[in-house]
Amino acid sequence: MARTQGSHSDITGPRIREAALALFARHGYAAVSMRQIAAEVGVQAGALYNYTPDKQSLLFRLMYEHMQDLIAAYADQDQTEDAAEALRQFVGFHIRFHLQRPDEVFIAYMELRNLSSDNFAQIEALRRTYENALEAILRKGQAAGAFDIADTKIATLAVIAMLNGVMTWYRAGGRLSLDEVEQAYWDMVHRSVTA
Amino acid sequence: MARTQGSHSDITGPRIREAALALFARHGYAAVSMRQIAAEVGVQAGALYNYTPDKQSLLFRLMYEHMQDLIAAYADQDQTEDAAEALRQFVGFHIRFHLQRPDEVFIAYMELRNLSSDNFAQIEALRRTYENALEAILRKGQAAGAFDIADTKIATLAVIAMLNGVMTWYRAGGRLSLDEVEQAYWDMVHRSVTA
DNA sequence: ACCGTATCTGAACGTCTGTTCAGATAGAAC
DNA sequence: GTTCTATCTGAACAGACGTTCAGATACGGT
Repeated sequence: MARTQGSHSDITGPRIREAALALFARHGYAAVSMRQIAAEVGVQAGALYNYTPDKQSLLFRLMYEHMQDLIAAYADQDQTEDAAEALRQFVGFHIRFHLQRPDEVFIAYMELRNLSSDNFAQIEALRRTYENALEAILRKGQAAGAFDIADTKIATLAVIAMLNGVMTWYRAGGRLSLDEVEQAYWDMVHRSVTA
Repeated sequence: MARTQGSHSDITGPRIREAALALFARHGYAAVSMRQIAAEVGVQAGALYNYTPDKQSLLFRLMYEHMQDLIAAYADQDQTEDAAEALRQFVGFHIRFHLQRPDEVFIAYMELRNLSSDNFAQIEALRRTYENALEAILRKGQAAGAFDIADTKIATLAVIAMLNGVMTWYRAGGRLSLDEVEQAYWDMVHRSVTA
């Protein structure tokens, strides 16, 4: 008989995380109940509270860890001096990183309004940190004469918005390979910031 | 004494629509209760059911009417033969139309997953209709040699994603005027599709 | 002045919500 | 083989949910 009680902390913890992630992404935070998450894990609802103080923290941790992973992964890359090359690297990194974590990405910007205001402020700060990395590239390229940008703040947001669009339609095994998609976006991004 | 019963159909109907729109946009469909909507209107929850068969229909009608308005408004414009000019017109139209209706726009793409599958299919069809208008412009310009686009399907989605980014940060009375924003986006969009 | 009807109230329905907790259980430690 | 403790169950909590409906009310038409 399968064990239903006893010591499972190292198994149940991650499974709760995964179940919450998948369910929040598919149905939205507000539409998912603690009992649904528990059922997905194969446990009663009360057991979840050994792993999270409440539902809100469950959401916050998913978003917080995602943003930290994103920033850490980007920082881990080799940094180039050449602005155009750095931009190309950013485009490739952004597309590949985000396509590997569709659920986290979806939650990280659909569920912002379900965060308490303290939690919201923390996530927003991390997002700005990441966006600043891109803006630094654009500014540097602009100063060096490699780019021709009217407003680096707008350009930053426009480029990120454009790249985020990939998530809404790209599916592995579709008409285009990841390399082709990356190349197409790089072309458009590069052109949009050069004269 | 204010009337609390009697004939108000022409007043209450629109007010329910407005209240639902504002609340869904701010807190999300699943997080808003019929009682909250009713309270905003100044009425009991049961009274809402004189105007909508259920909560789901309330959401669907908001989205459906928004998409129809969008398509009709775009069709109402003068159509140009010149592809570059048509693209410029599209960019300006898209930015201005969407910035005038932030709540509708927000709902129309945040709440897709809360639609029943029939309702979802209808909204998606309307969205594709609108996107096809842009793709037609890109294809025409590509054929005429005005544009240099690797994949018009990707370019369509990339341009719309970029433009939709405006909604997340633009606020009237901010650092930039609407004209400046429109100009900046037009520059970037135009460059991204020309060699 | 009265009636008919559109509109709204207020209560009720069954079900679901997040969260708590005493008690049961199974693996780890000795 | 016994004890200890981390983990889970199962029931309970007070309140909120979408929806229904009989009865009250006030306007429009006559």
